[in-house]
Amino acid sequence: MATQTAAQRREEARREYDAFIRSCPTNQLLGRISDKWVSLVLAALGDGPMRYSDLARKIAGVSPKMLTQTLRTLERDGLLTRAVTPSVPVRVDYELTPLGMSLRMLLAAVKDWAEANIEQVHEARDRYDSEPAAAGAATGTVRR
Amino acid sequence: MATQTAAQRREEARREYDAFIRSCPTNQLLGRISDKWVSLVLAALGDGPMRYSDLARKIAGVSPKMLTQTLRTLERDGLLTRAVTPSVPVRVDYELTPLGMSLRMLLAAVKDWAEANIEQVHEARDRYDSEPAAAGAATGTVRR
DNA sequence: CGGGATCCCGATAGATACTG
DNA sequence: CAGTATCTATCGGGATCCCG
Repeated sequence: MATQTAAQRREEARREYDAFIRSCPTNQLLGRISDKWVSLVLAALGDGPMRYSDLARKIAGVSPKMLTQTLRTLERDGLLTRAVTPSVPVRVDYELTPLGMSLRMLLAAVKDWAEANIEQVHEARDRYDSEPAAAGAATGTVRR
Repeated sequence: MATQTAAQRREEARREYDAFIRSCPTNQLLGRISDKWVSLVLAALGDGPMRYSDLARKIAGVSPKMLTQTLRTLERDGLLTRAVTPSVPVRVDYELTPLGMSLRMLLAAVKDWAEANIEQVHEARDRYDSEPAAAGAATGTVRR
C-alpha cells in the first residue's frame, strides 16, 4: 500500500475539491440560476407579484412539484416572499425581494451576453461538426 | 377521452416549452456555464495556454473523461482552441479564444454578484430554517 | 386552491481499465 | 502524454395520489 494509484490520489483531491466547491459562492450561485425553472420564475415575477396558479399557467409545462420546489428554495434564499391569504379558497402570492430583483438584473446580463454571442457559438459549432475529423479518424467516433 | 386531464394538457404545453427552451440562447448559455467543470477550465485557462495534464493537475479531482468531454464541448463552441504538437510524447495545448475570454468576463460578473450577496442569502437561509414553520405545522415536515 | 408524499425512470457523472 | 471505451451508481425530474 506504499504506492498510491493515480485514482487514489485523485479521489483525495476530489474530496478537497468538493469541500471547496460547496463553500464557493460562485458555484452555489451558478447551481441556483442554472436550475431549469429558476430563471423562468424570476422572469415571470419581474412584472410584479403573482399567485401560484398564475405562475403555473405562465410557465406552462412545469409540474406542481417542480414549481413548488423552485419557489421554496427561492424563498429560503430570500429571493422572493410568500404571502398566504387564508381566504375561503386559499390565496398565495409570490413576489421578488430586492435581492431577487438584483439577481434578475444579473440574469439579464447573462441574457445579453447570450444573445450577443450565440451566433458565433453556432457558427463555431457548425464549423466543428463539418470538420473531416482529421486523418485516421480511428474508431469513427461520431461526436454527437 | 373527451375530457383531457390536467397532466395531458401540461404535457402538450411541455413540448412547446421544450422546443422554446432549446432555441433560447439564454438557457443554452446557462446550461453551458453551469456545467460543473466549465467554469473551472475557463478560470484555469485565464492565465494563458495550458497542456492537458497541466489542466488535469490544476483542476484536481476531475476524471480524464470529464476533462476531455468538457474541453471538447468548449472547443466545439469556439470558446477555446486545441493545438496538437506531434512530438515524441504528444503535446496538446488548450487556449481560450477571444470569445472564451469574453465568457470568462461574464463569469467574473457572476462571481462578483455571488461574493457580494452570498451573505444575504445565507442569512435568509438561516432565518428560514429556524422558523417555527408557522402554526399547525401539520405533518411536521422538517424541510431539510 | 395550493400544496406534500411517494414511486419511478432516464440521463449522466464518475470509476476502472485499456490504447496510440 | 493524452486520451477512449465501458459499466455502474446516483439523482434530478416527472407522474400520481392525497391532504388541508
